[in-house]
Parts: sequence; C-alpha cells; structure tokens
Amino acid sequence: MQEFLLPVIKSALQSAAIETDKPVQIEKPTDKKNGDFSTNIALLLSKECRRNPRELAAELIGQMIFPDGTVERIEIAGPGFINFYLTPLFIMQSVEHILLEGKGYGSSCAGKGRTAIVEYVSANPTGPLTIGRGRGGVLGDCIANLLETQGYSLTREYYFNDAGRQMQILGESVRYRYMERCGRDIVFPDSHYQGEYIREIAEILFHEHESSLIDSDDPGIFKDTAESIIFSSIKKTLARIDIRHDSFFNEHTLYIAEENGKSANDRVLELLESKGFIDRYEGATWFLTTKLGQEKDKVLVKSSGEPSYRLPDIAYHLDKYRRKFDLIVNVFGADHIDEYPDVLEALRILGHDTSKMRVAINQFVTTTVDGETVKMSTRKGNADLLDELIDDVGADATRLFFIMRSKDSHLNFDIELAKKQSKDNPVFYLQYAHARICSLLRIAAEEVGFKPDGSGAHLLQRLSLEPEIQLGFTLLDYPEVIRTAIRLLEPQKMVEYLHSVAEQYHKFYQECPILKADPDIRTARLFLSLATRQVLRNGFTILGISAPESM
RNA sequence: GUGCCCGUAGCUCAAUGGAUAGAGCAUCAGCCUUCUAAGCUGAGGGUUACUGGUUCGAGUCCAGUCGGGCGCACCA
Repeated sequence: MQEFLLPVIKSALQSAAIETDKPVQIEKPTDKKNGDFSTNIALLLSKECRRNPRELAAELIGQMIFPDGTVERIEIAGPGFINFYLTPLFIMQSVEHILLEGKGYGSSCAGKGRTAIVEYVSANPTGPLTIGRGRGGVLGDCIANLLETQGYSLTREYYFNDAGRQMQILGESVRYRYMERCGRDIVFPDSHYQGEYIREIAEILFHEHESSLIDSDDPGIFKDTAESIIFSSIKKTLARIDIRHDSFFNEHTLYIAEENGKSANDRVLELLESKGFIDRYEGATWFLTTKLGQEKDKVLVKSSGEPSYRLPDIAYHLDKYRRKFDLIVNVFGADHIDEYPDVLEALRILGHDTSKMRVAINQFVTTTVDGETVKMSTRKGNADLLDELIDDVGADATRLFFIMRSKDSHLNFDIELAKKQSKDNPVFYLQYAHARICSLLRIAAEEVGFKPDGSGAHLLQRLSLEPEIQLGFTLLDYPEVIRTAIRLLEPQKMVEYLHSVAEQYHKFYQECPILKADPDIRTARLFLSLATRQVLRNGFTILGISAPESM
C-alpha cells in the first residue's frame, strides 16, 4: 500500500539535490493522529545535511509530486516527521482491488520460480506426538502456507529415523509387553518406554499371532510393527489439524553405501577432512570446531564406529543443498538450540551459501488447567498428548493457540479458555466476524437481491465515514502483514492482524447500518463486508483454521 | 559455570530504533422494538525487573546485575 510513496520521496530527494545511501523508511504510525503513513527521512538526514530536520522536511515536501487523488494532506510533526494523510477515495478505490484479486489477494510473485523446503515435526516414530511437537508442527505448517502465497514451489518435509538405538529400545519395550501378555513373568525396565500405547501394540501382536512369537527368530517384528503403527498414528494426528507432509526423509538412507561404496555420511567426512576440519583421537572422529572458536570439538563418529547424530544431520542438510532449494527453513524446539550452529558451520566450510538457510525455534509449551500450570513431561504420559488436546479443544483452537503467541515466548496453553464457546476465546472472536458477514450477505441476497458479482463495487467510493475508512485501510495492510510474517518467520503477526480486522469490522457493523441504508450506500457497505470476508478467509487459510458460515 | 530465549497493566500477551507503551481477560459504568449482544462504547489500572551506555529519539541496540525457562554426552 505504501509503496506508491517511495518513488515520490526518492524523487523529492533528487530534486532537493540530496544524495544518500540511507534507506527511505515509510511506516504506519500507531496513532492515527500521526497520519496514515509517515517517514522519518528528514530526521535521518539532518545530520549529514547539517540542517534542521523540520526545515529539511519542509523543503522535501515542497518537492513532492503525488499521483492525483491519493494524498489529502501532508504535515510536519514532532521533531521532523513527515506525515501523509490519504484521501478516502483512494483508500476505497484500493479496497475495490481486494475484490478483484479475491483468493489471490495478498499473494505475490516474489517466490515465483524459486523452490523452498520447510522441515517440521520430524519426530521419530517412538511414540505418539506430544503437545510440544504440536506447536512446532503448526508453526512450520503456517510458515509453509505463508511461503506458498508468494509463489514458492514448496516441499514440506519430515525427517525421521527408524534405525537408531531408541527404535531398538522401542522394539524391546513391545517385546516385554508381549511376553507379559503371554503370561510370562517379566520385569519391565525403567529405561524403556512406559506408555500405554506399547501395551496396545503388544495386544495387536498377540491378537494376530497369539503366543507364537515368544521364541521367534525374528525379533524385528516387534520393532517393525511398532514403527508402522506409531507412524500411521502420528500421521493421523497431524491430519486432524491439517498438517500433511509431501516428503518423508529417512535418516537411515544417509548410512547406506551407494554404488561407489560410500554413504552420504562418508562423503561428509571426506569433504570436511579435505578442508582440514577432521581429526581422530581417543578412538573417535572429531569435527574440529575449536578451530572456529568453540570450546570443544564435536564427535562425528563414536569410538564404537557409529556416527553420532551430528554427522547425518550435516549430511541431511548437504542433501537439501544438493536438491538445490533456494530457501531452506528448519523448524524445531528450543531443546535443539545447540544443534544447528555446527551444521551451519559445516555447510559454510563446504562452500555453501548459508544465508539460504533459516531456522525457526519455538519455545516450550506449558498447559494451564483450572488456573494451574502443568509442566510438560514425556515420561509420565499424562495429559500432554497432542491427540488428547485436539479431542479436548478441537482442531481450530489447537492451531490458533499454538501460534497466537510469538514463537520466542513460552506458550501458556489455557485449556479451559480454548474450550470456551464464548467471546473470551480468540478463536471465536475471529470466526464470529466471518460468520456475521456470511449471515448478513445471506439476508442481503434474499431481501434486496444483492449479488456479489462486482457490478456495484465502484460504489465503494461513496463511503467516507470513519469506521468505513478505518476498516478499509486495515484491509489494505494484509499483503504487508504477510511479508512481515515471512521475514520474521512469525505467523503470530497474522493472528494479531486478523484480530484487528475483526475488531474493525465489528465496530463498523455496530455504527453503520447496512441493510437499512440508502440503496447505493447499502451496496457499498455490502461490498466492504465482502472485502473483509475475503481478507479473513485468506488469512484463515494461512493459519489453517475453518471459516464457518454461521455460528 | 556457560550458550540461547524470556522479564511490559491484577492475569495472558502486543509494540520493523520513533511521537502520549497498546489489545484481550478480569473490575466498574453504559448500549438490543433495529442486519447474529458470541458484538459495541467509556473509565480505572504502568518507574517496560534493575543500573549504566550509545543518539535527535531506547520497551527495543550495547555492557553489567537480578529473576524464570531450555540446552551444554562418544543420546537424538
């Protein structure tokens, strides 16, 4: 929206014979009194021009030439801000474009012809998904949705490992429960998976094979069965909140030798060694991160001969580079905070452009039940399963609550609040605005034969009341909000914005009669409602929440 | 001990280095013969944890202090 001011200001600088490398910043003041848009350019330049900022502002304004009918007035304010006030006509003409663009409003071609990969969830199939994983999952999914609006060709990837030690323990855990089910007297080890789901898997095996597996030559059946059941349950849980991946990358493949006899892991070692960043001592193979100023070297191959998790991690990201993505986004929880700097360093050493890679880290989740905070614990298996949360509060609330706080903040998930079917619950506030518009449009169609076909959209220009202009102006922010959310990898910005759209609409609805207004004004207000609904819908699509037609 | 994140209204949280720090909930006072009151309007509520620094300007950046969270394995 504010783009049209940029060339105006730049050419004014030129006319005033000011050359600078300072960027021209146009912002939207928080207080409406300070204009629809404002620039601090005079403040920024006053020093290098050695001139009073207000005086400089006055000269710049004198040089500005605006497109016809866009700017109503300009002010110099405070220490030297230049504030722009738009004409209602210009705002409403712009709102008309929202209707023309429809579903595509907010989209752009910024990512056209470019590829991106977003990796998220990536839980190993050792057990059901926890609430903590859910936050990262929704965060990743929304980031992917955001990127899609910019035309990126997108891959949603899930990285997992069905080979390592944890999976072995999983298989053994099932075996123990199976023996138990067969009536054997066993002691279940503390170090193994305690969850009820292990018993359920054992029960399934018992149901199919009865006791015939007790002396089986193939202990792998316990692991394999557990893996396939758990993985499909994870996918099912994710699907309930509309998270679907289109690529599953198995870490295990990085261990397997290719035709030349070398695995992806081997190649990483060779490459790092050729750069002089590998050494062997104490029986292990080390990544010499001390050369990069870190306190300790990091083990890549343990003295047992097995790679540590760092090696396949590097190999995996090398593979992402091999697949030539233009943008690589990784989403994970705060517990992995120390993991990625090493990966990044390795990639940099191997000559890759690490600015392509971005990491979104989400802080942890605590749940509040009856005002009491319950800390997350994977071991205990209490109320921290994502599935149970979805049962409890529904898919929409689950998704929205996970992203309505900044990812850097610890999330306090208030279960009671999420369950409430009332205005306290932010999910309902947003959805109610949408339902209200749908209801209004239904009545308008029946009673006055309103058709949302755009034929009367030009009447929008007739609107000039404060709530109408405010709402329209807010709607025009949408594309900028998407860009900001992407820049910060922060879908929370979208939640906040949509809340303000809903708020503006309710205010408009309250203060401006729609169906009872004169025909032209009525039509115009109905089109404004349509535009609002479009923005809400587009935003809901990115957040992955439903847009109910009635409530 | 150390690396990262956080500390803002009674509670949950906002605020690309900008102007008088904002919402929601809670509290109090108003608005339905009228398109969904699941809504709207208004009021009270703050030394932005603390101390310095950087500059035209700091909740935001820098240094330190204090508090809370998460990591710091030849586990992933």
